[in-house]
This record gives sequence, C-alpha cells and structure tokens, in this order.
Amino acid sequence: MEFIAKSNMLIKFTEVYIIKFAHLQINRMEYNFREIEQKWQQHWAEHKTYKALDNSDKSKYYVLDMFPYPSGAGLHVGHPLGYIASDIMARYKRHKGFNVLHPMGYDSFGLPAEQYAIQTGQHPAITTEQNIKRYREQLDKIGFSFDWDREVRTSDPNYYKWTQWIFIQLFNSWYNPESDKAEPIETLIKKFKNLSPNSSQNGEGNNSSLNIPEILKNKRWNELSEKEQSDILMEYRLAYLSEAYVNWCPALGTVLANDEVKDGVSERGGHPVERKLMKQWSLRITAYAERLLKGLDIIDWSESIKEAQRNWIGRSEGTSLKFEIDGYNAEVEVFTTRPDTIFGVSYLTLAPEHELVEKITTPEQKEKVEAYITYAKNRSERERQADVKKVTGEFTGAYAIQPFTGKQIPIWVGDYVLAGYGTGAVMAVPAHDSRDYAFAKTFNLPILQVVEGGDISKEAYDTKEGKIINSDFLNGLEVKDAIKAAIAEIEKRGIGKGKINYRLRDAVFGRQRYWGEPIPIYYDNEIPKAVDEKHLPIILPEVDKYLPTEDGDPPLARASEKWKYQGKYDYEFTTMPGWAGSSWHFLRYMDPKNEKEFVSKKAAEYWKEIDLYIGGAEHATGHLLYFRFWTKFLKDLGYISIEEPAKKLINQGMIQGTSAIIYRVNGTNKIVSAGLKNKYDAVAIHIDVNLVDNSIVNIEELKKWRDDFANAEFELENGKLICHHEVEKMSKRWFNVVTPDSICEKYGADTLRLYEMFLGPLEQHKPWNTNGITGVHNFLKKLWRLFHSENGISNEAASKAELKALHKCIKKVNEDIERFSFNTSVSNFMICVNELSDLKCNKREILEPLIVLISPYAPHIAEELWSKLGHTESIEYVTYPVHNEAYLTEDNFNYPVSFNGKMRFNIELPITLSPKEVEEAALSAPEAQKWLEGKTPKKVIVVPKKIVNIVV
RNA sequence: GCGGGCGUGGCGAAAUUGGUAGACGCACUAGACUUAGGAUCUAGCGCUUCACGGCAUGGGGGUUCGAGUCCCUCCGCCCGCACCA
Repeated sequence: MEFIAKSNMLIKFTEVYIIKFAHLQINRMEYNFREIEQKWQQHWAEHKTYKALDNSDKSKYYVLDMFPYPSGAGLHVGHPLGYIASDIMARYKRHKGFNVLHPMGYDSFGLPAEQYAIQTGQHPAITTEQNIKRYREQLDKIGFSFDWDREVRTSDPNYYKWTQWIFIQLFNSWYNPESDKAEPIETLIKKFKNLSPNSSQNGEGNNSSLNIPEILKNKRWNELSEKEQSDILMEYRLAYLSEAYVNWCPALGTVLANDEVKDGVSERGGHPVERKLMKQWSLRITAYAERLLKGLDIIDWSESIKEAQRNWIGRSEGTSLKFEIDGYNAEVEVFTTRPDTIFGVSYLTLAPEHELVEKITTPEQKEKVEAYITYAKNRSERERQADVKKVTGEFTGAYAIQPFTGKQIPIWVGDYVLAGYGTGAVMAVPAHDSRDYAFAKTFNLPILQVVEGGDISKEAYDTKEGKIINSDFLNGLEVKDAIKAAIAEIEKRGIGKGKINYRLRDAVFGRQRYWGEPIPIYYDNEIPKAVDEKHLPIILPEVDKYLPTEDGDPPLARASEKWKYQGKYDYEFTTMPGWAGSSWHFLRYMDPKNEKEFVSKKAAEYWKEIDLYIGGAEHATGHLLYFRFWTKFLKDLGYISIEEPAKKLINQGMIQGTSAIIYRVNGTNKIVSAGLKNKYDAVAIHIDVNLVDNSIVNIEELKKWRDDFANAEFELENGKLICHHEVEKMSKRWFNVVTPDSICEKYGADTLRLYEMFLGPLEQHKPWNTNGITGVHNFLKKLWRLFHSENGISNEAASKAELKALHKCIKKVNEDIERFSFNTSVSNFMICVNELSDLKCNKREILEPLIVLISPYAPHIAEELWSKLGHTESIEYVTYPVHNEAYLTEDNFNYPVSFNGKMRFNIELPITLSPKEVEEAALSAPEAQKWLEGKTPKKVIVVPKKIVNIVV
C-alpha cells in the first residue's frame, strides 16, 4: 500500500516536474519583446551604433524627417509613421554600405508654448524642455536609429545664433538681376557710387534690369544722408523693413505670412485675420520666384506638391502699360496678360488702396469714393472672399486716355482689384474677361468686342482663340500673334513693356511674439542696422509677462532697460516666425557642434543635399518653399554648393483616428449594443478607443472609465457590447488617441513599426485601426519560432525550396524598398516566413540572411536573433543579402496558352527554353494541335515566363 | 472656376513594363489539439450556380490576341489654389 502510494507520488512529482520544466522551456522560447527591446535600445545607445561619420570613404546617404514641434500632448500613433519609414531607409542603406546621416531634432519655438506661458506665467523654455523630454522617451521606445549626438533645437541659443547670422546675411545682401543671384550689398553700393547723375537715363546701365532710384538721377550717392542711403538700400535688401499691408490677427496679436492664413482665418486657432498697414520685416523671396519655379523640374517630389508650389508662385506673362490721366500730370500703370484686347478697354479699375485714388477723385465724387473705400477696408478678408460674386465699386470722376485711340475712358475703384498683385490697377476689357464683364454689367459700362467668337451679350468670351476685330493695326491677327504685335507696339511707343508677374508675395518675417528668435537688428537714430556678427547670439531676454505692452509693442519691449545693444541702442522687438529655424536645420545636422560656422564647408561638401526627406504635405507652400529659398540664397553667397535642399521628398499620409461610439437609450442609463440601437431612441456617445477590441467593448473597463457607466444597464448582442466606429481627426476630444507607448507595451516596438508600414501605402491618408495588428504580431512570433525549433539551428545545406522562398523574398523586398513600397515588403516577409514554417526550416543558411533582410523593419528582434546565432557585432553592420536568380528560376513554370478568350490551357515547359523554343513547344502541344486542326497560326505571342497566345 | 490625386471583396489592401485580378493581413466559417484559451495548427472565404460554367476592378465606349493598368466620356470622393487681370 505504502509503496503504491509512494510510487504514485513519485509519478505525480515527475509529472509536476515535467510540466514545470516544459513551462520553463516554453518561457525560454517565448518571444519576450519587452525584454528584448529594452535590452537592445540600451545597447545601441551605449555603443552609439548609429553614429554617422564625418570622414568616410563610403558614399553618403542623407535621410531626414521634418522635425516635430514638441507639443504638450505628446506623440500619438500617427506621428512616427514617417519616422519609421525613414528609419527603415536609413537602416537599409547602412546595410547597403552607405555612410548614413539620419538625425533628429526639435522645432522648439512656437505658439502653443507661448500661449501656455501667457496663461500660467511659466517660461516657455521650461514647458518646451519638459515636452522634449517626453518626446524623446516616446521616440526611444520605438527603436529609431537616429544619431542623437547631432540633435538640434531651434530654441537653443547655440542654434539660433546661426539663424540670426543667416538673417544678417540676408539683410546684407541684395538680388542682382544681372548675375541672377544674391550678392553682398556692397556691390550695389559700388554701382550706386559709380552712377553719374543726370546721365542715368541712358547711361551705361540702360538695358539693365536694375531699377535706379529716382533720387540718384539728380544726386550722387555720397551726397545723400545716412538715412537716405539706408532708405534706398532697404528697397534692395533681401531682409528689409517696409510699410506694407499684412495679415493681422488680433486674437493672436501678431502678423501672419500668407501660408499661415487659410480661408481668411489663422491656420493655428482659426481666428479672423484682417489686412493692416504696418511696418514690418520681410524677406524678399520674390527675387527667387523664377529659380524656385525652375528648380521644381529637377527634384523628385510629388506632382501635387510641385503643382501647389507652382500655383503659389503663380508666374504669369504679360505687359505693363501706362495710361495718362486726363487733366493730371499722372499715369496709371496696369498689368495685363491680354495686350491684344487693348482696343476693347472701356474703363480702368483701381484697387481701393491704390495711391492715386485720393489724388484723382473729383470733388463731386469724393464723398462717394471715400465712403466706398471705408466700406472696402472694413470688410474682412473672409467676408470679401465669401461673397466674391457681389460686385461693388465707385466712379472716381477722372478719365484716362486710351493710348492708341486717344479716347477718354472712365477710372473706377473696385475691390475686385487686389492692391497686392501687379500694379493694383487693371485695364478692364469686359468683353473678354468675366470679372470685368460682371463689373461692366453692374455699372452699365460699355462692352466692346475685339475678339471673334462667343456671345458677349450673355457672357465674356475669355478664350484665347479667335481673330482680332475692331482693333486698328491688330485686326485679322490670331490672339497669339496679336499679343506679340501689341507688345511690340507698346514697347516701341515707350508706354510699357513685356513683363512677368508673380503671385508670390514677399514673406512677412516679424512676429509680435515672445517665443521666437530675436531679430538681430538695432536702431541707431531710427536707422535699422544689423548687429555685429561677433555679438551673436542675441539671447532672448527675460520678460515679466509674455503679452504685448500697453502701448501695443511686442513682448520683447518688456525686457529690462539693460536689454540694449551696446548698452544704448534699442533692439528690434519682433521675433522671427516659426519657419525661420526650420529653413536650414538640414544643414546644421551636418556639423551641429561647430561654433565658428553654421556648417563647415567640408561637412557641407560631403553631405550635400538631403537624399530623402519625409514629412507632411501641409508644408507645401510654407516650410518646403522657404527652405528651398534659403538654400538658394546660401548657395549664392558661396557657403554651400547645392541649388536644391532635397532630392527626393515623400509626404507621408495623415493617420486619422477611429472613434468608438456606443449608444445610450435617451433619458435612461441603459447602454445598448450597436446592432440594437434602432429599436430605441438612442444617443451616440464617444468612448475611449482603448476600451475596445475588435468592436467589442470591455464593459468592466468601461464602468471604471467613467462614473456614469458604473451603474449603467447593458443590453448585449450574443453577450457582447458592440460599438460603432467613425473616422475622425485623432484628438483627445474624441477619445480616439492611440499612443505608440500603449502599442509598444502590448505588442512591442517591432510590431508597431511593422504594423504602421503594413497599414497601407505610406503617402495615403488612413485611419488607425488596431484590429489588424495581431496579424503582424503573429508574424513576429512565427519568425521567432523558426529560430527556436526543437532541433535548434542546423548547419545543413538548404533545400531548393527553402532557397527559393528566401531568394524570392530578398528580391521582392529589395525592389519594394527601392520604390518606397514598405507595405508590400511586410507582406513579402509574411509569405516567406509562412513558406519556411511549412518547410520546418531551421537552417542557418536560410535564417541568417532572412533576419538581416527583416532587420530594418524590426530591428530589436533581428539583433536578438542575430546574437543568438552567435554573432557579436551588431546586425546593423552586416551586408544586406542579395538574391540569386538561379534559385528563383530553376524549377518549371506553367505556361498557360490562351486564344481569343475562347479556350485556355496550361502546358508545362522548362524555364531554360528560349522564347522561340517556347513558341514551338506551345504550338506542338496536343491541345494546340487539336485546336489548330491544320489552320496556320497567324501570330504567336510569347510573353516571357507568363503566357503564350496563339492567334489564327 | 483652375490644378493635382483617387475609385478593386465585409474591411486594410496587392497586382514593377498591359499578361492566370483579389497576393498578404483582419474579420468570418468549419475542424484538430486542449480543463481552458484572446495560444497553435488545418481547410474554406469576390458574386452567382447543386454543378459544368457564367459575371466581376465606379458607369459607358475605344485601342489590343489580351485592359484594374493605355485613350475618350460621364459619375463620385479627397486635396491644393481661388476676383492673380
């Protein structure tokens, strides 16, 4: 008895032991991503695995992300999408033997930190620092291969010192239209000094495109006062101070650049924007309009971005033309693209802001015109844009002289003419321009047809086709030829000339804000001067409040009395806009610690331009235009040698949120499953998406999430509470924010990386949906299992089938990466691992290259498995596998043969056959013979490797 | 209005130059192994038909032996610019 009991116990004991042991073994085999990822992230940081070398014989590859603004909300799952793609590229290129520059930084000046500072009084530098810390933690969890030693922050004085320095270079430069590049302002001064007064009209520079200021036609440069000289140079400097109409946003208390205004409201915050005449610092980006346009042809950017920039630059060829004003010693200059319709002009229209309006308005019309101007000024941009159809205007009482007929034509004021474009005045040809037509119809002005075609009693005929009529010397010409003839005649008479106009405006550069780079300018007797370079950086001073002063001066005016240049001169009080620091960050990464230069010549020569730039398309007409502009400028001054900053640009799509919605029966505390909601009068409630798994709500978690659900009654479907989904912007407001941290915690960084790529094409907008993530997670588990079979790793030679599975994958993945199709490569990994699993492959010969192949996508698991295979060096330094065509083609393919869609069969042929032999074999196959029955084939089409068609 | 992009199963999506449309994944169905599984494995899964087959890439037309892919046209969606003379 005792013995039996004992042996039973022994058996039991053994069983328990075996189970325990098995359990241990399973544990050892399990894919423990948390442990692995932490281990390798630490390893990479300690060993500086991803350090980019400044001196290398290797070819360089520069892959850059648009750096983030570190907001308080932290990263959500949409932010890293582009970073993951660029990281894959960086790792792939390292495997391919490139010296890769893959840095990251922070665009850390900006509005939100300042708004927060205004509310709380906390210095923006502190919140920014906290946010950066949080960002870094989040980024580190995803396992990026950034070279963090090269980190830059735009709000760091060591960085903005050089932003200020570049501003000074802009201030000290002008654009020479003759050499077609920026030059030091001294070369312009020299030109002015050499001018001899009174002869300048037909002097040496007669045909030059350089406009000589009026005053120099009577006086020598040296005779001018310092103030006069300064004022003249301001008209040429690339960074200049001028009085101009700007987009003023009262709510934000600052001016905004055109690209920061959308539909008449501020892009940030959506506050109304009005036009205001202000003295402002601007950058003369218009000087670069033509080069910015031309450069688009040589860069590999998406068509939509290039079109957006072309649109924004808005080149249009036409003619400037002067009309004398009857009874005044004055002229109105207009710009037109249709000089061929000059004989159809029935009136001129001036913009309400036009300087001549006041001068030429007759006493009888004065009251009306003034009332109109007041009305036009008080209309906000938004109102004006909203009712474009509403035609308004007023007659000035003055008349202009049609230069060819000598006839009087009335001059009107109308706000459909924009002050900022062309000359702010148009010659109105109602018959051939729909806007002039609407105006003429409203105010009963004559409509004279001068181009044949259309029905001008109904609408304007604005097509640029047809014969010119009623037009003296232009009669009978086609529109195209008439334009040329008209320009020639206009130029001959000296009343105008051919001209190219751009829609692009100079970029307003000053912001009435605190949290930005101080503009390195001081005022000496009201004359703005650049601070000496050796005094840079001008450190952002401390202020008591981050608000404008009572006098309406910007916050910097609050700085203490000691904040003066050289102890006596006032500084400029506005700061630079957000896009200043981001306009050159790509250069600083090349040489981030340099204290003597913004970038050394040597580093700039080696790294040249960005090979791949990844970021959002929302910067199309902002950052992406400005950083091209600064690049061209710095090239002109000889500091760098590239004309375009980024060879290739990819705009990653936005990841939207998938909101979860449940239904509560109105007036009760009863929650019903989505399928049952139509039975009731139910209201939709957004709930936290993290409480939901595959549309099934975790009721226990829901009850904890919000008090009102704790005691709710639930009506379920098959025991489950199902929710509905809606695609919305990812935002706290909709409880649909998913953070990368939560995904890393649950599935690991490698799964996150793979899944973000797997979600769909990189450039496409797509909603985040965690449902499919188990698929890629399972793939990693399966991959892990391949390396942990019962028999361990075998050194046996691989079979044909195994080799084929591997090499097919290598080929496809290489192709996928080269064409930035990251989503398909994830599928290709899955196919390969499935095939190898089916083959129970545990061979080193296969698994080693496989893991290298996957490592750019899933670096942590790759490093772990690589070290398990006995390697001590990081997988990052291993050469990327190359596919072997032989493994792909050795066995037989099937060749289907089809005829006219009527009949189809497959025959098996060896791959080794030439196309000719394939053709012969196809024709002699029994199926083909039977079908042909003596007919002679007219055409045999052999498509390599795929299909043979026989046509009779 | 002008310009750019897109339209493929229940869902995310593949299809490199025109060449067996729907790879891969999710969801779903059935089964195996399990005390159990939210683990793993096997099979099925565009529509239609009992089946052979037929029909399918927004609609219509064209080119071609062959069209998701090229051309024309219409419809729908997204994005950018918008009184730019």
